[in-house]
Amino acid sequence: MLGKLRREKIRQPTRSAGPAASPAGLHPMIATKLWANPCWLSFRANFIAHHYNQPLYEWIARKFKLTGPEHVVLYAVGLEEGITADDVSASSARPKNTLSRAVNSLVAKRLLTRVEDASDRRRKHLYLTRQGRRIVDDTVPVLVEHERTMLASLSAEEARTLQKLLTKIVLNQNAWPTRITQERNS
Amino acid sequence: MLGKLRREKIRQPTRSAGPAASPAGLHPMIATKLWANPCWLSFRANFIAHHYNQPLYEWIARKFKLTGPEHVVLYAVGLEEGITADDVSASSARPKNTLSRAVNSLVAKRLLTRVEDASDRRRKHLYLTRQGRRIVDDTVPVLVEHERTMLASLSAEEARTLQKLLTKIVLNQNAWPTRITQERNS
DNA sequence: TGCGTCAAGTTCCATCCGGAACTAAATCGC
DNA sequence: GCGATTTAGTTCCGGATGGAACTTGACGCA
Repeated sequence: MLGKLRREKIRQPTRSAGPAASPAGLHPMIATKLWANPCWLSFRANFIAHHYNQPLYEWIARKFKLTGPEHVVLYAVGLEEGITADDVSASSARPKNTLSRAVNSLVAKRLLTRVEDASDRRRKHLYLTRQGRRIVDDTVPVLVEHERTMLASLSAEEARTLQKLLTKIVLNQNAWPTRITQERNS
Repeated sequence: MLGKLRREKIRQPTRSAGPAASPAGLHPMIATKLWANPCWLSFRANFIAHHYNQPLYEWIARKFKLTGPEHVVLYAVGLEEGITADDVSASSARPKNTLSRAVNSLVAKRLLTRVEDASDRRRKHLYLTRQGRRIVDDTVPVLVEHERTMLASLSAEEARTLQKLLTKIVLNQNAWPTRITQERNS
């Protein structure tokens, strides 16, 4: 207990620019990253994304024996049949070799079929098999429910606002750098 | 070209619940994930987090020879000296063994020092060395600038609103499930 | 005081992951 | 039409990653 008390004492002075009082039960370091952190967006985005992904990927691995990238592909094809691996790559957080592996694995598991494009034989359109569709149908409600839980502290109005603002950010994507070039400046 | 035209034609009908017209140059699959996706939050959070992390981690690996977890630790200690590996773990997206490795590596590189807690000898407080501080000082402005770029499409007012809403979500953390238990229901 | 439980940090190991280089196919330029 | 360039997808490979089990130390309880 002494250790904890001591820690609180150490932490208290560094609080800054925060709310009147930080909520009880909040881990001090989370408070720091929320209110004494020059990168407020990246912390929040990463934190939320991680706490969304983590339980779901664990569950999907346990129940369906699918890896993260496999689920990413399955979900994307579930949203829109006939897309290609490249479409998944452009809209997701994985490099294309990882997705290629995932697609091959899903085809081997008979959850996906691959149809060569007639007019461009490099491209392969992806479609769910019946089993693939079943997994999508089984998982999506859980994903939605999980997301709903994470949004529970927001009103419907607030959620709409949030959605709109995040959309605005995403739509600006082509203004973002894909590579940072910074010569030594110190 | 034929292939692309054909693709557009296929895509068009699935657009739904979206804006009047989806912006030019927007990848169709991103449009789908934005506007025909039951998990609107998780897509946006993951997309933004990824496009924030990806260029920075590549840059940090290239320029400072640090892995992702190493930078996470360094950044956290930069925010608050004297924290422990557990504090980093609780506030970040990495499991504690990964962070343990990162801490050891940073100590070996003389970017961090580790001081055993007097009242609890399991805990080890982390402090930056001069070199560690220098890296933090070199990187933070770049991170901030990168974040600023990604937020460029929002007004100051909108950014404030976004920050407030995301904070509200994060503060609700202890209502989130850490594990999903779902018996087969189909 | 001594035992059972919990917590911080580490180690082990199989696996996954992603950068780089490659192949095959389409497209561009002339 | 024919070589140079770009693009979809794959392969290779080393190294990072994270779950599970372990060690050590603190704490609860009788």
